[in-house]
Amino acid sequence: MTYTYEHPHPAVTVDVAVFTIVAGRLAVVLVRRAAWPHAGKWALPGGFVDIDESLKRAAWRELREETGLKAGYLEQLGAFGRPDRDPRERVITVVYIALAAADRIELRAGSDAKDARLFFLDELPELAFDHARILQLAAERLRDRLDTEAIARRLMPVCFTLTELQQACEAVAGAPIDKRNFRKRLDALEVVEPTGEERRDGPHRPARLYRVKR
Amino acid sequence: MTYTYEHPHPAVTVDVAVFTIVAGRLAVVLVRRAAWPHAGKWALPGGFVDIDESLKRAAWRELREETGLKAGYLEQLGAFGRPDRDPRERVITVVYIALAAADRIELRAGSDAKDARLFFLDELPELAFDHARILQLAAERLRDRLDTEAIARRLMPVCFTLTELQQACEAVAGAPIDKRNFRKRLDALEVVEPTGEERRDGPHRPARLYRVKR
DNA sequence: GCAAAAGTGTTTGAGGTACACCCATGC
DNA sequence: GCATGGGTGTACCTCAAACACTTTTGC
Repeated sequence: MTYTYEHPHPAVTVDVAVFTIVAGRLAVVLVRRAAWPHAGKWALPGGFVDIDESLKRAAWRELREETGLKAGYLEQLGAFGRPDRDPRERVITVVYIALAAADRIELRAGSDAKDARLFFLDELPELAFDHARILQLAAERLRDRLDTEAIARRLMPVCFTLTELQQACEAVAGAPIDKRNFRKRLDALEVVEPTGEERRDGPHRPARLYRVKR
Repeated sequence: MTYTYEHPHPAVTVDVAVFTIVAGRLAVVLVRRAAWPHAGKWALPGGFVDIDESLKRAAWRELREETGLKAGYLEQLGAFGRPDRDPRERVITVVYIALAAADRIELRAGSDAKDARLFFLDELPELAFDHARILQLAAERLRDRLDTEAIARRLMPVCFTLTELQQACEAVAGAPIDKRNFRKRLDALEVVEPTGEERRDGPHRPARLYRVKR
């Protein structure tokens, strides 16, 4: 089956940058490419948009296929379409940013047996296509737009300590935050509440566990 | 000449929302459609992306064709691609926002003799496709991102009064601003300077003219 | 007892907000 | 002289930033 047009048409893909927090650091899901071009390099999960499928729906499909996520936060970063970004044909990609708690991500090897894993954002491998540039812009977007509440709601697991939340905020902002100021502001925000539980994980005072308020 | 692919490909267009300030109000350039679909309705200027042309270059081309603008501010708003947004075929559009002083915009009738004119953003006519939704998102983007300096640099003519600049800021923000607070903040910003000239235009004290600092 | 992370308040400065009157002109 | 928009200063309040010590545990 072939499809014919009077004018040349580009191919359109969606790519998804799935961010999460691992060990207090920002991490992103990448898949290893098996085929040309850029075989062996790592890339954002993505694929072609079906002809009768919305862009967002295509992004959800890719997200689910690679990470098992069926709900959560997904927003468009933008369209990238330099004519030379893919040697096969003209490909315009629409990039989405997804946010999820690390414990909800179930990485799946794709149908073509490619690897999928999390990388720290500051320890990225060599990336295929223009994905390094795209991830740089995505990280800037997170820094500009994600506030403490969004981080607590979208990137943290159900239960977390205030230190973990602070580390997540520091990872997103890329700068250290004063502990007392952070907790004072968090208190005023009224977005988290203590669960009553504690976590003991070392030779020091146990940390109270918190959850996001409904 | 025809072009054939193994999988169906969508068409890709760029549309440009050109904003300016007219009489202290936000205005946008629209063109009247001559042909089906939505013949007679008004739409954002735009057109198909050439197969070897970047998205931004296509946006510049459309901008120049409709308004004569060759320089200025142009940023991507995002991609819009619901499958049913165009009845002809699957069309994904990448929308750009342009900002310009009203006195630099030279509206041109397109090659197919369509009308082009400025509309106040709060007095829009019926719009083609999903352009009403797109303009709503574009206006939100302006409200969120444009600060006083950006308005002075990108939307105002070379010479302007402080009242005109304040009206522009109020138009973008959609809310009234206190005159003394506005001028105090503007003074601290150090982005405008008096030209030394004045403008007399009515039965009242003349207004000092300002320009943006280099 | 000591190493390690958890938890806890006050002070200061900057910036934003509210608010009312005189000035220069055209008619 | 009066109607019209141009131009000016102060008081208050909120929020962000700087800053150090005590608490509780495991070993």
